[in-house]
Amino acid sequence: MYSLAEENYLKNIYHLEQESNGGVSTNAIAERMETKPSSVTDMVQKLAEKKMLSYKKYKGTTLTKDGMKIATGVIRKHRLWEVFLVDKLKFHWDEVHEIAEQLEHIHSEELIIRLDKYLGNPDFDPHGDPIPDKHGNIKPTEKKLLSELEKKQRGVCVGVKETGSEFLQYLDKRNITIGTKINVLGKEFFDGSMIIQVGRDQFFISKKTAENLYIQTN
Amino acid sequence: MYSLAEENYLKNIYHLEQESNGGVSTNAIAERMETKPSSVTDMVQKLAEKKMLSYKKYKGTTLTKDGMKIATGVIRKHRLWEVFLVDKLKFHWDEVHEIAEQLEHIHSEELIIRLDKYLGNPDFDPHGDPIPDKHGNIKPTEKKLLSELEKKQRGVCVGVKETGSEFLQYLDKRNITIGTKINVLGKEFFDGSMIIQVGRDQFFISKKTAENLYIQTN
DNA sequence: TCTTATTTTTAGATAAACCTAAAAATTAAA
DNA sequence: TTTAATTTTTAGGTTTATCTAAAAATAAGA
Repeated sequence: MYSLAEENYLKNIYHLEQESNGGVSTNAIAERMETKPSSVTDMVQKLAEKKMLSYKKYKGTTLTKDGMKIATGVIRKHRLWEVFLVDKLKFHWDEVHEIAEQLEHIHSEELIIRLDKYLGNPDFDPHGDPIPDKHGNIKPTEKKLLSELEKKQRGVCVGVKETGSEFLQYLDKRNITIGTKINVLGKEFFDGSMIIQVGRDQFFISKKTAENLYIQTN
Repeated sequence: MYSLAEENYLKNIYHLEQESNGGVSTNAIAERMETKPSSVTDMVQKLAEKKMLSYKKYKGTTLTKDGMKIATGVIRKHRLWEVFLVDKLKFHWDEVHEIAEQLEHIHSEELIIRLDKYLGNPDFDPHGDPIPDKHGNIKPTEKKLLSELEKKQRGVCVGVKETGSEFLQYLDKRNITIGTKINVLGKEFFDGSMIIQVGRDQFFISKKTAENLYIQTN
């Protein structure tokens, strides 16, 4: 059984690893977790002894398979609880993070199995982030541009081509901004229009719109 | 905001106070919490400084109003979560205690308001224990122990005193649960054992069992 | 009452997770 | 390539919540 602090380190190192494909630096961890580099060194050395990550002094760290398992387990719990809070308790999707941050550390296999089932085995959380399965597997995604994406692909909005306020206001109305995760649910061959998922909403966008959104898939 | 350890002390001191109407001794707390008396002294002195309880060396402790508020708040959360686990996630009533023991420490006013509403503002948890309202008030119930009933008296099982899963499973085997009607057919003066009727079945129960079942007679 | 037993508290240690300040290693710049 | 800047680690300290062992207070028994 891992402590709250250990679980948080593993979770955050996992996220950093995903973002920066490669080893994670001590300072990066410290900054993300709002703690001091010296504290990070302590914990990282402890987790290395427990074989949760591999670590060479001054060289950064990478999670091991075991560390990955814990990290994705915590993320799975976090995202399932977020679905519960939004779908069942009717929280707004921007109110749930802090509560899920606590709930993700509840220890009980059976609880998560039942919660998952109760929620209808959801694949995404209310922010559109994928929920890892019980083995820690997350559906892999690639790097492309929104208009270039096909049905069932997903990515993060990293910029816009057209910067006119009309277009930006249009995006705002649909809650699309930098960092927004977008899921392509359907794509029309005829005119290139799409049905996309943003958070928990689904709607239609034209080819023109899709051609003006830069998307990063990872 | 109170720490997990502080909340657990307040909760357990509250329960001990209810059971033994009066001040609670250091040893009693230590035994209930499976810790050492010296640890209890430390914590009790700390909580006394925070005005959560009143304490005189060698004289035991009593919760203050503030301490009571925290304690009943934790108990409220514990019992609401138990209702969630049984009613929504279909856990069996003997499996929920440990998980609720963790969930009771999640900090969020709004979460509990919504959870309470979602569950239909229940008054009792799956073991028949009353759920304190948001102000910490508990509806007084006129329940007695089955062992207090005499021959030919009858009533409805409204709760259990002992909540260990062994006891709950024993009750299950005999189809006794919250709401079950029980008829006392006979009572032995010698050892306090009883012959009771449950549905169409009649069987023998020991004094110990009878002392752990709450009955409402009307 | 006086001695013994029990309960409770104090004193001093430990482990986890953090901190500050200083030293060491690495990277960047002149 | 040598110096300067940055990053990372070490050393030593703090807080929370525990513990053991010993001392002090209270309760019980002769």
